[in-house]
Amino acid sequence: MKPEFTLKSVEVSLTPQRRFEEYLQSRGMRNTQQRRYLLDAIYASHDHFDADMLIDQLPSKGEKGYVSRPTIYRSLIEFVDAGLLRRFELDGRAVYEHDYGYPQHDHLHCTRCDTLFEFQSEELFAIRNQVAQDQNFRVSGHRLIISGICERCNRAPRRQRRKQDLI
Amino acid sequence: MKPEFTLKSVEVSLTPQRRFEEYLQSRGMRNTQQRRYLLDAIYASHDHFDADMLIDQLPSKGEKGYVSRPTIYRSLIEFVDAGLLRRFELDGRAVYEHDYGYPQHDHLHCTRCDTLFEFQSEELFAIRNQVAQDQNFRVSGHRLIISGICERCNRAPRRQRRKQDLI
DNA sequence: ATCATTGCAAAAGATTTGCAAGGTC
DNA sequence: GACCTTGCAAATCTTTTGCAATGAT
Repeated sequence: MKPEFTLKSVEVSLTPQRRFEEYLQSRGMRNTQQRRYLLDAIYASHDHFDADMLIDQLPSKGEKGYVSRPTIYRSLIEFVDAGLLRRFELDGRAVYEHDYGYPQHDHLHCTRCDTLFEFQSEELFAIRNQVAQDQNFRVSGHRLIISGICERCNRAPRRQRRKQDLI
Repeated sequence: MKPEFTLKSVEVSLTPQRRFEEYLQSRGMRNTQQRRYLLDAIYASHDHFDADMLIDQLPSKGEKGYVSRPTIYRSLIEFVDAGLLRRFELDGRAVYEHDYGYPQHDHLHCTRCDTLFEFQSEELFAIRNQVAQDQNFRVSGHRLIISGICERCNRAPRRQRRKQDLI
């Protein structure tokens, strides 16, 4: 799924899979089938997703490629730690998106169709840094979510959530 | 508890309690003891709080002023709906703050002592509105949280979380 | 062979709900 | 008295954990 509009790209030297292998090696962790299945599923598209969407995307119990729920939760934590995914909270659940090789950005959240739209703003970073400096605060990151109704839902007031989000 | 630094104030014509009474009347809802106990507790300070902090602040079961957990959760939803409280998510739990008579603002979150610091920025609103306009997005609100380490924790690297947040 | 990892089952934490009893208008 | 609310208990939902079996190095 393509992003909703163009973002500046970022230089990347390794594939996410390769980078994760290095992360594993550096920590004495193991490159298991489950971790590979999960990375493949995650990088099969560019959508935002939560644990349940990832589970639905994977084969069912008994089939090849199945990964149990606890392992999925454990792996998501590892992927975030490895810098492959960013995590944030939306309506009380954890949502993930690609991080490695993907630029920092913020979101517009349509509360009607539940779609997340991305945007980048230099000015936002400038404000963030200025505010932090004023309070002698050492910034590690930020999260901005603008809520409202997207253009599509504005045009079609009674439309259901978008097909792509029902996966 | 005073805010961490000065915010522009907002004109208010009614006390929160009065405003909530009007809200109740307009909906055929009832002004119960529990709702009054909760509002009194909430307006006894100006801190950010979650459901558990509110429960801890109230009398225990059997004592006068006790309110059960389900009622607290139900009431918090009503207070948000009535415009008395704003709600947001932090580390997976719901956090509330005063809304009525209190200006819109955003937060710096110290991940060491877990304190929330408030700030206001006109420029942030301008950016928000511009981004939304560019995407034909109808804004209903936004939430920005800047994460990092606050000045106090920076000066005292090993300090525990602030006393005021242990309540 | 060692020791990290998995899947299962169960636990945990936060929040929500059905419902009978009680309180407010 | 009508009917909104409450408190209890139990359910839900998401995520986490203990542990024995399995798998990677």
